[in-house]
Amino acid sequence: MEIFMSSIINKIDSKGRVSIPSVFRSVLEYQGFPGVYIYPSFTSQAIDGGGQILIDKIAESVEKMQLFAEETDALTTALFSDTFQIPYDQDGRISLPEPLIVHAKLKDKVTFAGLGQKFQMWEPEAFKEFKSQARLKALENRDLIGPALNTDLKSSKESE
Amino acid sequence: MEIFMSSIINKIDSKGRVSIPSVFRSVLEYQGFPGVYIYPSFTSQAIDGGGQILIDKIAESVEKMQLFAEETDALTTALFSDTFQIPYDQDGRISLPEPLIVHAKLKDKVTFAGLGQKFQMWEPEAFKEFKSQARLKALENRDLIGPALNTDLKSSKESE
DNA sequence: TTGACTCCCATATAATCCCATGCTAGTCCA
DNA sequence: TGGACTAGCATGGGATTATATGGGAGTCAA
Repeated sequence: MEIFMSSIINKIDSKGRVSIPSVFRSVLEYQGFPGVYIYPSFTSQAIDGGGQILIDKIAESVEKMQLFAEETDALTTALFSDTFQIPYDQDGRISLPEPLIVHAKLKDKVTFAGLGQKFQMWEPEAFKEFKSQARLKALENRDLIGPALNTDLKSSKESE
Repeated sequence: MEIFMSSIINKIDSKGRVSIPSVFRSVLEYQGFPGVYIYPSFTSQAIDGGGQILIDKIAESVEKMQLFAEETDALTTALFSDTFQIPYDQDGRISLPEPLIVHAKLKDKVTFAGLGQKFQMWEPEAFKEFKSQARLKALENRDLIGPALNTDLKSSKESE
């Protein structure tokens, strides 16, 4: 598979390990690296994660900004200094870095939520809350989004 | 065939499996992936589904969004976190994820309803109710739909 | 030597494979 | 025209495999 989708709740065991969901692992391996890149979300109490493609895109978008050297350094430092590259073990598990656990207020369970090009890791209750807000926002903006939200008859006149 | 049409009622067996109707499978395979993408409908107590083309369209509409915008996270969460990619087995069956069963209030039967580029899965009684409403709406809006249908909507060869 | 991490193996549960059965619609032939 | 045969499809269920999780043992570095 090529993009991250669906959401799965997994357990953090007594050693601090957590399984990367199988469906996510297949995306990551498709991208070439059997592991994750994770960093604290800028806007939520969650952990952002992705594979090689996400990291490449971030680096690329920094380049496109055509900043002065020291600005680029500052930006990439901000982006990457909190980023961890973590290969998972043969059972598909990683152990989460302490700073990220703190940032996302994780206890003994994690929701892995697919967002397409990346995924997020949430404390499950916090994610439920965030998701219901997200669905409301999506409905308000349904015209911007495309085919997913248009369930009424009008959408059926599309041809192909 | 290229689009999803007609409606079929299939059974959910004791293991939670349900057959994707054969006519739908041929559409899905024509699109390149022998399985379905399904997610809770934003507007109905039903499951929305589609094939590779639908998900490509959604992914494409999202690709241009900004990488680090808060709104982007909300929208992609709404679109992807509840979406499941499920290949069907060699008998053409899938097992439905629990959250979707709950959302659509499914018991032991499902109505598959073709909507052109996508399809929906309904609890059969709820679908009958919905369809009679939809038919009324369609008659009111017949001018929007195009000259092809302006003879008589009822002439479409639906069965039940 | 201690603690953090990884490797390796065990297990329960869930998902999938594989084969058998029965229904339905269509076809062929007398 | 009607009856038997056939092919495709949905369904049932036992067998097998995959996945998440728990825990012991080994490895490495401070």
